[in-house]
Amino acid sequence: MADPVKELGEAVLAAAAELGATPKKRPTLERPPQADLGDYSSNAAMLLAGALKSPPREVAERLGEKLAGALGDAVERVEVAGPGFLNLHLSDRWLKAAAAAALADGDRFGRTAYEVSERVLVEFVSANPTGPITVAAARHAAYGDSLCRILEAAGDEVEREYYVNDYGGQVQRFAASLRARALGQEPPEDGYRGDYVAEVAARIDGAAELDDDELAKRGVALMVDAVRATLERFGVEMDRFSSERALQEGGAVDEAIERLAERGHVYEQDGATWLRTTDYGDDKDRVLRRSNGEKTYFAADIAYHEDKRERAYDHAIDILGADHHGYVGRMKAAWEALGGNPERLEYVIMQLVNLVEGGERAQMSKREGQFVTLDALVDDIGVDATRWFLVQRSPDTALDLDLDLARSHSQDNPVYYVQYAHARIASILRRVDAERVAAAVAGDLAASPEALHPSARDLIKKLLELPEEIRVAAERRAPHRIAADATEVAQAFTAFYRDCKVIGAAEEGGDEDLRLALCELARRTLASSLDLLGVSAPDRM
RNA sequence: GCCCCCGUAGCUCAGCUGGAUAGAGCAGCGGACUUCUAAUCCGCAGGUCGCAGGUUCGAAUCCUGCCGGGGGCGCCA
Repeated sequence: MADPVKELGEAVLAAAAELGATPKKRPTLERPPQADLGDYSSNAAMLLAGALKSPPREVAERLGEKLAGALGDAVERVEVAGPGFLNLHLSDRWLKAAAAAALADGDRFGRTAYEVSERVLVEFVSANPTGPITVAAARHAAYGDSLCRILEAAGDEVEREYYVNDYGGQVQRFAASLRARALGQEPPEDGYRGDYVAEVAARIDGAAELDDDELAKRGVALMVDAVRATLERFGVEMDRFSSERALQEGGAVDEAIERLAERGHVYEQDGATWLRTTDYGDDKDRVLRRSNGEKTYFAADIAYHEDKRERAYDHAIDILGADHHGYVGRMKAAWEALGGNPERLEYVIMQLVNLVEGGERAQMSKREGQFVTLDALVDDIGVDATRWFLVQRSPDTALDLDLDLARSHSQDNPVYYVQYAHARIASILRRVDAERVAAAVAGDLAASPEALHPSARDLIKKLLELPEEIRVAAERRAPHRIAADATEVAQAFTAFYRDCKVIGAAEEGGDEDLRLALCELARRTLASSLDLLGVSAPDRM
């Protein structure tokens, strides 16, 4: 896979090695803050200064000479600046060749650039099957699915999983509410009051006569179907729905408790069975089996994670809401108590989503039936805007989703800016024959006589960042970086579009083939980034 | 009281595993439509990076303390 920037970075490392020192950490190779400082800059000399016992600027001078010699005509000149930065001014030829290399990767440019492949399980959403998917869970869906797409792009083998809490108290209350609706009554005080309850009840034949367990199973099955449909409409396809009930009734939970007991982490107190999670850093011990004999949700989740562990993933990532963050300590403790490697179980804690309407926060309660569903939100502003909006911010940041704004100013959403850039490129490319574009893309770009306009140089450099952006987004579990990067790509293309005529480039001394090829590379990059976010890349708007 | 997240432009937020003069979108002001798509572009204005110390060649970024906001601390899930 092409990654010209990475190759350049390796050239810097090689030059450093020639000076007889290896930097303590990998030197940076990044775009300097100002264009006139060069195309790329590296802090390598500053990292080497200590080992070489020379001033950073002096090291930079020597490093620059080595590098210039190694890169030949790829480099125009090398300069030392500031505290010891090495600034590279590259030739047009290098940039054109780099673009050609990226184009040779087809639609896969930027993907699997770093071939460390791991098997990763991502568990997300996992909302209780007692009601529709709400906006809070929608953020999990948008984030989790984008993360999976990005991990896949970075070379990992990913499975998406939804844990269904189809057992226990809230499911019994759900069944009781279904029965009440089936009988034309109001749900019990502690039941579920949303309108959907009556609709679900109406779809279960003889609901009023079924026993509690059967009614719960049927109701949950219908809710899971609804959840699946909502997620699919949202572009999220789970590989597996895991059932808590199956674990409870299949004996897996008892087995897990037994295994913990064998390892000596369990004790009885006050009639309940406890796990000594404090041995693994939790702040208090936790109950596995209540004094009434019922096993806790925690006990079931231990069995579920034991199942995950046996499936031998390199990483199991759980995405939880901030309101569950207190759960992390005990789960990690249980994982370790059963011999799990703590580095393989990873938690992402998503901060909450607040809906704002009429300038006020809308309170959400599934129990009371007061909530905005994901379906309703998608009806309002569409899948693309919804996904973009929910994923464009760091999971660490609480999100205020202003419904009035989302409705009335949906045109201001940056997703349209990025999509528009894609549509605009598609429009340009439509004006010439497909064969012509294909030939331009496959052509020898490095041989193009065109002197690159600064906007074209900037565009190429921005496009070449994609492999690194994907790698970092994957590594830091940060899909929002892809959204930010896509916006920057769209901006870079728009500047190029403004300054460089593509069709009829010859009129201003340009090379139409080269510019068509750059358009295609920009289009692929935008389409790729949008795909990583689950957002469509339209050809027309 | 303890734990987690946040505090950066008027607003919403990037940047946070240390690098050069801290960025984007929106809002505001002033311009550009005989267009390869104006869902766009150009310019202007806008900052004690919550506060105070510390670490070092260098701190928005790392450490400590404090202040403010959100979330959590159950034999609920």
